[in-house]
Amino acid sequence: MATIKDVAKVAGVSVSTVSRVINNSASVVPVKREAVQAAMEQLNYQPNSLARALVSNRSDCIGLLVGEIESPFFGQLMAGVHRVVMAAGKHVIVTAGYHQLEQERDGIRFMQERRCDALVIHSKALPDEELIRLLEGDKPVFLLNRQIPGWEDCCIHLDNEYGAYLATRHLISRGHRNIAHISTSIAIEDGESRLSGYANALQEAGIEFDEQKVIKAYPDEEGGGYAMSELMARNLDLTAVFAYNDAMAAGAMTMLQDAGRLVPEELSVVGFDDVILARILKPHLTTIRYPINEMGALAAQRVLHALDERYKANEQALRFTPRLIERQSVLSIRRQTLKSSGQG
Amino acid sequence: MATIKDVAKVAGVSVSTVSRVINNSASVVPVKREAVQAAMEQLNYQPNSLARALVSNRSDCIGLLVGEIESPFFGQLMAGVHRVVMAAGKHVIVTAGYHQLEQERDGIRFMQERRCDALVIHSKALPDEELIRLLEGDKPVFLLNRQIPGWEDCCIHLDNEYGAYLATRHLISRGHRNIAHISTSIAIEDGESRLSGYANALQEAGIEFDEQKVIKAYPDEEGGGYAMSELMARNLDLTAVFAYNDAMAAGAMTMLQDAGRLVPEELSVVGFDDVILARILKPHLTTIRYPINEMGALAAQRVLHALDERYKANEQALRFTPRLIERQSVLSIRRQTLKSSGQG
DNA sequence: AACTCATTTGAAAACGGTTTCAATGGGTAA
DNA sequence: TTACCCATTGAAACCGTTTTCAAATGAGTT
Repeated sequence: MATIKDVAKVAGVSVSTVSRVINNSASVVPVKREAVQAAMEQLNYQPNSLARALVSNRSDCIGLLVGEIESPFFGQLMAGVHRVVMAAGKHVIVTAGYHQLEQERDGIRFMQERRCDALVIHSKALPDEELIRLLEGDKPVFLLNRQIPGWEDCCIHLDNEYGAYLATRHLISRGHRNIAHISTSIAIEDGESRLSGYANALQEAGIEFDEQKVIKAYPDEEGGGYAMSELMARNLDLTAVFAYNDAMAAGAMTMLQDAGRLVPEELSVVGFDDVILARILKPHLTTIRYPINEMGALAAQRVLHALDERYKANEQALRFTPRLIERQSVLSIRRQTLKSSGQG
Repeated sequence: MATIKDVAKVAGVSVSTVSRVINNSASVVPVKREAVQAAMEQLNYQPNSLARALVSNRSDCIGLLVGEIESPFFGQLMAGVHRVVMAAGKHVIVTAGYHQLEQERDGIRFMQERRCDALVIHSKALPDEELIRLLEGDKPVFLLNRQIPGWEDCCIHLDNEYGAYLATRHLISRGHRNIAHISTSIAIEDGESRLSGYANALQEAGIEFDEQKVIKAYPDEEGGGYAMSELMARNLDLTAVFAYNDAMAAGAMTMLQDAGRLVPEELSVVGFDDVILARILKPHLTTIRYPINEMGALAAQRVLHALDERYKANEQALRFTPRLIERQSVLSIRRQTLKSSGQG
């Protein structure tokens, strides 16, 4: 592979001159500039970015740690970051932590060793202290979906509590009073926030919170199905369910349908996240939109700005507000007739 | 950020010794080894992989070019490659070409500039010659879903024709004789292959190929819906449809259902790819499994082996055979009650 | 002709590692 | 005792760039 020296030799100039042509960093007399360009062309020269980064201390790379590579949710996150970073002429290096402490740590170490100029991190496993150590470092870092006390300026997150409140309030406004919540069994802040939002909405409407109506399961389709069957077995006369996420809602819906129950005629369902699944399910799932794509894009803009003032700052707030997406999985019911007809 | 010199100074040894400890490349007397380790710990030393790669000419990075970051299909591909490469203690650098010539070229250039040790490439836009130039280079390269004459040893692909044949034959074996094919409007090898497979199966069963029953559209849900409505307008007495991919099948199914038609009672549908969508759709979609995850994993194993004989070769064939996944979207019909000799 | 000053250029010093090579010193065999 | 070998070590060269610095050139002024 050709090096800058080869180019210099062929063009009959010094390496300094070649470097100047490459980076357009100082004036070079036209005849030499052209000779250099011709030589680069001829040798199919590609600058070694490692050497360049080594000396200039800039790699033009933004590191991104996600939970998983293959999930639609993180797919959107990656795409959001990617889009912004590419537009700035820089590149993204992605690592995945698979929700494991050790792997998340590994991913971050990898990005640091590669000397990424800045980091965007979605971590649920790493403890606050470790992230703070990162934030205190000399490179820009933004955290997604974490709230670290004292470091709010670097944390981009969604108001989960409000989202759950919205979902539950929507069900209440449609006449439902007997609403279950399928929560996550993973000890994660989101889970608690969404549970609170659910509880708040109930309280606001004067509906008693009933522990029986909250059930935790692993936050995927299977978990949702399991939770739903468990709820059905409890004979609670439910008319609606609010699930921790779309996958659980999907599992719950499938379970209901397989048991011969109609959604939403017999039971209304609301999810959370608004991943592609929600638009495919029959009936289409009413859910809470999680703008993870935009959040990733914002994170990218913020780190780029921190890196170089020339990238315009995005003044958008770091706290995102979720939005209700109404589709087909919620039915309006009249309260009074509920028990008699059950048909809404 | 601490450098190897800082560590050497703190430990009271030379940089060579520190390097030896880091790489375990030569024996170091225990007392010094421990001093070095203590110093690294104390300074929170992280080797600069750029410098290391520069001199050793190995970056421990595998470059991966995909079509899109956020699609489930490529998500699986990335995950397959990622898994294998991580297990080998190396890392993946992902770029996306978004099916655009220029962006694909850019992505490859980026990976070359970063001096990736090897490349795994899924490209549909780059011309053969350009890929051949890559293959001729000194680094291992594997191509996914391309067949370049003379370079079959580096091409991992799926037998699309056989997959389409399987899908069509399945419909025929279930008694269908009036089968449409929704094809892709994008000029892509896959499209032609799948069309041939469809035609072959028909011919084998003595069913006449009818151009009227083939329609092309953009290969997404919307295109599938459009194609289906077009087919319905033609009044062809269809009993089954084989779609280019799951997304088009989904679009077609939705279109049918919205028009009050029952799937599979009135029309059977078969897709292609077996992405997550197929398992979510109601009815669950019968489709052809595209083992892109395994194909990515194989590509990764092959490049790792090419890089270093120590990684065991995966002797799996480079041509993958698709498989029929039976779900709920195909109904068995009795052909003509009179002629029928049984349940095909 | 002598001087200033701006432009263009190349030599050389980084950047942070790995690796080669020669030096050192202790142990062992003769 | 001497010679030899092996393990351990540090100095220095190198990887492919960028960047600093000083030199060379030449035009414009006096």
